[in-house]
Amino acid sequence: MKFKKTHDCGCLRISDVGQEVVLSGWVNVRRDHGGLIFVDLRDREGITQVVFNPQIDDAAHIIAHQLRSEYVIAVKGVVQARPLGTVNPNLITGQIEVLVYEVEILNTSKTPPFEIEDKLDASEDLRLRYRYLDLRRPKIQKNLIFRHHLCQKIREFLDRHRFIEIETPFLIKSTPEGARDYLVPSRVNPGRFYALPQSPQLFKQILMIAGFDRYFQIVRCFRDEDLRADRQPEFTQLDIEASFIDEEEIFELVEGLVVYIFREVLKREIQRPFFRLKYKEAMERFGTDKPDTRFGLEIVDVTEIVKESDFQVFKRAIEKGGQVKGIKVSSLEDISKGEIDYLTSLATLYGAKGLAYFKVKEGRCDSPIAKFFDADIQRRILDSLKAEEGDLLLFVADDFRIVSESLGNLRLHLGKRLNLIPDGTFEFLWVIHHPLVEYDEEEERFKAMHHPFTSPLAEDFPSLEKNPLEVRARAYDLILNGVEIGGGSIRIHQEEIQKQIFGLLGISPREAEEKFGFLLEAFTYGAPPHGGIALGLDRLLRIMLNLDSIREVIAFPKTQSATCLMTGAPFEATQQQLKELNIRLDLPCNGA
RNA sequence: GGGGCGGUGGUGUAGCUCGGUUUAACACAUCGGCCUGUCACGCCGAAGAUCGCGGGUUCAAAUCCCGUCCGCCCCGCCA
Repeated sequence: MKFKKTHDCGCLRISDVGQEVVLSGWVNVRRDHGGLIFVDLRDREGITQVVFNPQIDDAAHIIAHQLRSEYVIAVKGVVQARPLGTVNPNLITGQIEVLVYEVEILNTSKTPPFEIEDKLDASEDLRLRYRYLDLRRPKIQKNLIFRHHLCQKIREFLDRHRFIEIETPFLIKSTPEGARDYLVPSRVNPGRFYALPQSPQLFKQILMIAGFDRYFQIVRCFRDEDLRADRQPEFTQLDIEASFIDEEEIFELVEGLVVYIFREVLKREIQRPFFRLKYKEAMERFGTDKPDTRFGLEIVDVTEIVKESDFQVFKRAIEKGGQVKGIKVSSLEDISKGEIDYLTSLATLYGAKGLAYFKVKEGRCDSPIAKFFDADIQRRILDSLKAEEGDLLLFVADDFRIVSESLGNLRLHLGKRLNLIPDGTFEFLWVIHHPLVEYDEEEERFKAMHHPFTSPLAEDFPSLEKNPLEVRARAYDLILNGVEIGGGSIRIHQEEIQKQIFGLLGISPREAEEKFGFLLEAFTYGAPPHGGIALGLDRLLRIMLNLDSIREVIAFPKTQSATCLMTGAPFEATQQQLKELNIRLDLPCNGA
């Protein structure tokens, strides 16, 4: 390099006119006028127009002829105000330009497979294959820089609240329950494996026992499950745990953190305190444990009303212990048959056997099935849903889970379809008091809904033996705009209760000893009461930046089939590697 | 494991439903020429695609059928 850069490409202003500067960056675009040549020079801070004039320096002008997109260059020149009428209001540096008298080509570039600009014109697989080029796009750079600022502010806030960041190991012991683990073979211990952590759960509890009474970590977690737009096999959590703390203090802390980061990084004020909704109420009103409360369309129970109707579908569902619920959609009476069919297919996707509908016309229910409901029942249905002329009513009859899930998802679909969801708003919500356990039909046993270390609610403790499904947990999820961005609980810190829960979950004392013996033992050495929470950083960022996928806030994300298109991971291990690890492959082969 | 959408010059798309007037079209990018105030530069010209891959139907396949691979969205899964 003949000269060192003195400024970034986004910082020069009209007040810098007259200065000699050196800029380095990538050629965004070259505009050759035969005489004058303009180059938009780009670095991560912005774009500055540099001008080559043959009358100023012929040699530089000749070199400028060779410049192509994405060449890396350094230019030395003088900042000048742009001539009248040539100011570009679309650039922050648009009032000035750099008149170049010396240029050095630091590197050439092949023509990139797609243009480096914010307007997306490349498919996602191409972007991932050439991620280093994709990452040059200002929009993606902005996302990652935003992510950096967010982490800075999180650390600042938690440090100020006396939290200590401690790293926990990645090569750990597999724990039962939860997601599928990624395994790493141990070379020095033939036949044995490490698991990559799904979260630092056990270690952060151990740190509480160790006396680090306020811990946090911005940490990678790994889960070997199928991917979604908001699920990657490796993702980042803000993991927090504290001792001598209860739910109220966790809410206080996390709400304070959220208000702080939104104010500092996004310049947005978030209202406190956040709404709180009990799990049961969330399920009943919104059909989900992570309701989007930015719009209405709440679910209404009409079981008691319609059980007296002549509609066999409803009656049978109720007789089998199920229920009938509905939602009201305003002014949709002119909905097409095709769209009703689509809504029905959506409901069946979540297990519903069908979708009943009424259109409200002249104070009555208009529907192929209306004849099964006498005038009094129709009136009571309309009353309970507060239905008015022109409304569309949709009903599902089935067990609680199917009714909730299908109507909950129908509600979400209609909210989007009818533009009921306000843009650019952030609605936080605590969902609390989840059931401690749920019943797993397949395995014929209770499973922890959160994780096996979650404390039951003290007042529900007596039901633990007789009626475990009724026991609520001291758990809480943080929901933002209908997305679960965090969850946690107050933990069990007494060995006896922990053993009792393991018993409930069908984990034998022997198995518990084998899997979590170290934790149970640690509990016997003075474990303080403690609890915590983990926030999904990628999801939080995705929503803060109003993006469709967490892949846009992760520098090197994986595809849906968990591969990296840039590096080709995962790879086929060599025979040598497998031999060292004492691993022999037994792959299913096609027809051989 | 299952359902849906997509794959056509370097890139993004049209063509596919009804097989043949298609010599596969358009835009951007690329290359060459001209151009001293452009910034979506402009003008003139050029090059560039056996239509993801394999098989089948047919006189004839980008187009129809079967299989397969890749990407995306979803169900299951994700304490």
